[in-house]
Amino acid sequence: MSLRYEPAEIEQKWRDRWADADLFKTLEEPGRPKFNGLPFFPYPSGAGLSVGHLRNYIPTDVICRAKRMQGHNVLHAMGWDAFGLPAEMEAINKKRNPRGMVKEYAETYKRQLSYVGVSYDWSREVNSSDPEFYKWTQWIFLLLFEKGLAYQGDYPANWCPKDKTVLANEEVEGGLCWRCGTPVEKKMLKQWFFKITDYAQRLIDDLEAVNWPEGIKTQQRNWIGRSDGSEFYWKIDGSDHSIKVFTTRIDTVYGSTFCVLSPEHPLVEQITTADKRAEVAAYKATASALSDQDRLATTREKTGVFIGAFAVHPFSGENTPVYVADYVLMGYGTGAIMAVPAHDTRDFEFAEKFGIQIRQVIEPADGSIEELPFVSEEGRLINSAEFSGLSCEDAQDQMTQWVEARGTGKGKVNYRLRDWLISRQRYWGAPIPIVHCDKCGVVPVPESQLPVLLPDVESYEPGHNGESPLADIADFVNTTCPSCGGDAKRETDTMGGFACSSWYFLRFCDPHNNEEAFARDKVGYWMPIDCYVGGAEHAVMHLLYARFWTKALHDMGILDFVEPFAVLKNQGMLLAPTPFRNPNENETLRVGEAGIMLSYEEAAQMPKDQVFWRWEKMSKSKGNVVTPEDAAMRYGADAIRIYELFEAPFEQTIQWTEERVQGAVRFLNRVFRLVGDHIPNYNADWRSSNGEITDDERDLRHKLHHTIAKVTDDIAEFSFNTAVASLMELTNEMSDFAKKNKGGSNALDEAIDTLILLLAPLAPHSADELWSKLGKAGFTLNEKWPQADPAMLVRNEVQIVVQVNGKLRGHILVPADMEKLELERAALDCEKVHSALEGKTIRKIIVVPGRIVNIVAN
RNA sequence: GCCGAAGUGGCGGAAUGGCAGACGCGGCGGUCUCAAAAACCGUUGAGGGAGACCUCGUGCGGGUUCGACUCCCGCCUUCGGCACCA
Repeated sequence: MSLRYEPAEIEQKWRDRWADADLFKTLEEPGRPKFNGLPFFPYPSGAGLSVGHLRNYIPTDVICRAKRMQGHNVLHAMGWDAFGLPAEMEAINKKRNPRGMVKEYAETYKRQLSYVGVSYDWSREVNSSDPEFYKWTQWIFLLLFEKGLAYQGDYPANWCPKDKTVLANEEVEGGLCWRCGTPVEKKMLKQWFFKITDYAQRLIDDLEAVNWPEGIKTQQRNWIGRSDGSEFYWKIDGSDHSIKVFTTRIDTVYGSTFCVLSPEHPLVEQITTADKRAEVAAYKATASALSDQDRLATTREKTGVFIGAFAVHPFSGENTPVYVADYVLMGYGTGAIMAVPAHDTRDFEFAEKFGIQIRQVIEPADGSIEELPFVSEEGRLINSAEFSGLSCEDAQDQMTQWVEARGTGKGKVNYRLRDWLISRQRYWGAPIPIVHCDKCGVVPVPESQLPVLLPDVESYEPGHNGESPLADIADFVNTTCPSCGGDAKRETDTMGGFACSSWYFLRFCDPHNNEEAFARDKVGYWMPIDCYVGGAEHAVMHLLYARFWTKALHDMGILDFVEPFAVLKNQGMLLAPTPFRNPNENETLRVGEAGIMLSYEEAAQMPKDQVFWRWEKMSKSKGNVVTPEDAAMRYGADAIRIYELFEAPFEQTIQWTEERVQGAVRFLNRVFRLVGDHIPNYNADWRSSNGEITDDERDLRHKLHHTIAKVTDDIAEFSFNTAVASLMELTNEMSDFAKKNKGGSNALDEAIDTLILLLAPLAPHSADELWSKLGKAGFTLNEKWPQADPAMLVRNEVQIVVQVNGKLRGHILVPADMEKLELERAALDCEKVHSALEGKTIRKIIVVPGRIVNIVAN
């Protein structure tokens, strides 16, 4: 029977059968280990999915399918990160209601995902904008509020004037709004925060316990930004005020020749001398007019003003001038620094410009004269009174003790992490469940009144003066105080989208619970997640927030674990060829742009030499998107799966190359042909063989069991490209065997069954089709995963490599258990070894049994 | 500047310190065909040789080792992230 891979005829058929059989329903059978595999839940955008997104969903599906066959209860669920700014902006642009829009987009995503046969248990689908879901987001908010982990405070918040909302620090990239790229302004606003800073140290420490890519861990550590240093006071000469400074380099204190206050520092007003007031006020005005983007530009020349005051050096007693300068930030440390121009680049630049003394107090260990500033901690102190001669490290300890003993300072750990700003002045989010009452103040909405429903409105565009559009809806705003029953007003800010994604993975464990957010035993069973898969762009935001919520819920006794994601994997991107042309003289390019993007149609019509191609991420705006349905139609779902798995290691960026997709089609065709051609000779009862086997059969079995072991390991380690490669090798070897051994063979029967099962997680439609062609009922997903037989892995004859002076000179085929001495003798018998040793004396022979003999001679 | 990842044929990539280039794409030659496509068979790192074979070869320079793509030291390049955080 001649078979071919005919995706159009088999794939939809099998997807229908899987659905009819409810095949992907989550099993919770006792006695089985559990496996919770989850891709980051997506925001369903109107652009739909591209084959690029599948680089996440296909591998997660492969591992979940394999675990299921390996006897696990598998949780593999999907839902929609539907709340948040992206959805709302899209709704505004399209003049649609976000509720209906998001529902429709989610349906599209679901359909697109189904085209590649992904095995989700859709009965667990969740949507974060559904009241059933956000009721519990609000419930968690209230828990955090009760524990003092959610609070309202005045803060110079990051304000995006285009999106008309505040942003969390994590959402500001280089002073620009992460969504629209508008420079962010500082605006004094009353905002809601989560006290993530309470967890800074634990968020660092617990990274040790998770299996995540090292780069992501480092990014989190850097974001939290622990620095160990000292905090101590400098008294203002002739005043009762003192400046508190933080430094990590107290060892350089004798080199401090001035102090700097941030323009926002409250002491500036109080200690500026009368003659300097006008100048300082002018400087402060200029500084506050700068956007963050400008202020943080490292290339900018240092600016600042002497404020007329002097601070007394706590060690030497000298008077040092105090400046105000915008390179010191109010938001970090104490907003004031001791400046050490000799050993800090920024202080050095400032001192050079303002003609301030530069005093070297650290000398490199080897005493060589370095150019200043010398910022390394590898050195010894000089010009530092009794501390001279100490290493930097020792000096840091002793000097900190020195200030501690005098009660003017202490050792101090600072973190760069700030509290997580959660309130948004936008419509499309979970309302913050708080009521403001003139009498009772800030009152939480009682759990019985949850959810605080987001009202359906005609107009939901952002309000004015930094207020949410909800503030205009009287019916929503006016309420009664849950505490005293009097008139009160609802909080009108909503929560940013990251609130939803900080706990949705818990809801998947118990998605339709009407009584509580989740049953403890269900979360206890399924969590933590055994494999969390998504893009590295969430390295900081989502992953940090979700870890924080998990720890907070743990501390409240609601969860039994402190880390939600035991294993994290980042998939590589998929790039598509994208046409550009060079601009004419009267067209300008944005920074970083190499040309003007073209559509494929435009590119086809232009002369070839005017078009150049670059690899770009697939996106609707670039017009280079290949959708899952297009690709599945043209090549087949299994071919797409095999292609994306095989093209490169999972975490690596790949380039969409259609010839190589064709390669995947060819591979599947070879498998179909192999199986089809064998059907007339196939014996399903191959296990009851009589035990007599030929050498060829022994070789085939060896290869087969070796492949079982390899594919099993590779899938577990996300090394899908080598898993596919070894299945290709096996297929090739089986084809050769079939050609040589016409007629039936138990070894080939066994190999055929096993090949199909090993292929099943990777190419499930094809596997089920072939399985049924062999006359078998049911689905491969319900079959047992093949086991490598250790007896089949050992060989009684092995090939040994023979080297002379490390160079390959020959091979010998010997019994696997041959002794070292015999191996040496066998190696020396090789003809090529003879000629290579001509005129040389043997000095040494290295024998690694089972591998190599290396003869050292000269 | 700091942190992270990575540099291997024409291309994507493979290799517990032990035969570099598995597997695939592309190329070349062939079979089939009126022809083409598809499929199949062979071949394909570079240089040399009629040939069996020989020499070189994993970004660069050193080192450790019987043996290095792999480990160590010093550079270079690319990509990703952070960046006036004291």
